[in-house]
Amino acid sequence: MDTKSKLVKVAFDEIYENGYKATSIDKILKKANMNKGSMYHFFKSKKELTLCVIEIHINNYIENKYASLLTLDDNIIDSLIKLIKTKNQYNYTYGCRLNNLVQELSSKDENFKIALEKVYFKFEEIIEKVLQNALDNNEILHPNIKDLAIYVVASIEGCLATAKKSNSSDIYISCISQLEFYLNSLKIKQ
Amino acid sequence: MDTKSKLVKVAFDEIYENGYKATSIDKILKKANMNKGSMYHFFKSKKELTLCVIEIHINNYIENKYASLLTLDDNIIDSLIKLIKTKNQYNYTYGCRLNNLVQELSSKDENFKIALEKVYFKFEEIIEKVLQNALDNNEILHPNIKDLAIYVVASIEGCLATAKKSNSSDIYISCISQLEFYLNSLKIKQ
DNA sequence: CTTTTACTTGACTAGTTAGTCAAGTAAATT
DNA sequence: AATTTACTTGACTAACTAGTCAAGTAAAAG
Repeated sequence: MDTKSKLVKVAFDEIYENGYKATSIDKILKKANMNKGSMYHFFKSKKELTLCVIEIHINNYIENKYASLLTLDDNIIDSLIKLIKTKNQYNYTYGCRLNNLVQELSSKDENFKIALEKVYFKFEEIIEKVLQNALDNNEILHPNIKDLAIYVVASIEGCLATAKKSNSSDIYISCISQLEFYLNSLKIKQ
Repeated sequence: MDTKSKLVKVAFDEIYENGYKATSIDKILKKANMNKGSMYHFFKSKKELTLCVIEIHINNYIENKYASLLTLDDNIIDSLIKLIKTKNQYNYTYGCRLNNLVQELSSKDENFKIALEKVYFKFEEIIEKVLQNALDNNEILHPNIKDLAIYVVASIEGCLATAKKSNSSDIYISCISQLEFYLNSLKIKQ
């Protein structure tokens, strides 16, 4: 991995674990075995570095994780459930990489807000398309797929937050199972 | 209000708005019109002050807000929905006072984790009792009231997070309306 | 071979941070 | 009246913070 990518990766790791404010540039540089000047050659500030972290390690992560659902043409709801119910796919100690930063930064800085909202919207958009495909495939019935998608994403975030408060994958699974129960109740009986 | 209570209130306001790490004692003291020594007379550290903030302005807040639902003996689900759907009851810029601190501190400090988990459990416990009352009153049908309660709380947290990312009360309302739609679907048709 | 470009080195600055401490005040207790 | 207790004052420290900068290196371009 080239120097810049390594810096961004280490920055992501530290920010994901500790939050933006609690992560110092000195700590990142020590862990990345790098000097101040190198970092300030690539990025003009901690904020610019973090915006790059959001683009590469949050935006791309969400896309890679959920976009696979868009290619399905059958058993779409079951596949969605299976994906979000997979145990140990997330770090239940550190929580959701997207929501962590939203909670810390959205209300404090407009550039962060815009960048994070973009990722969130992409997440919701993917889930909306998936649910629309499921509706078109006569798997489920629901009057407002867009709002349902927003709610599904909110539920996933809520389940992750609930798991993080207790540092427990079991709590995540039992909480997300209730979302599963709800989605199953939307299924058209055949 | 006495000096100590004022200090704790100002500390809550600042921490709720900015987070724990980003809130400096100097700022709190300036806003509270108080000196360092006074604060360190009442609290031995920033952490102890914050634990007191959690007890008084988060734990008591949740109790005061939701415990009223425990006295109802009819239309329980509708009352719950009405309570969580009330617009402008929350600050949608700053989000949930409980979840903000959970996300920032639970994984970083055991004492914070225990204190915040306690509040979360109380919240879930109240909602569980409310849902159990609704079940006993033949309002709804559900196989696992405890897990449903955990999920309802997670959904509320998720809806607040979703609203915070866009700083929008409208998004909160449309997101929480989906939880309403779900709870209504659990109702027994009469 | 020379120059330019891309990147690295690490000492430095100015500001902020939580926490300490010794001296003070003022009210309650003896 | 004397003493104790509860609280206040604010200067001080040591560690840490993001960011600057001038001097260096090394590879590519001319």
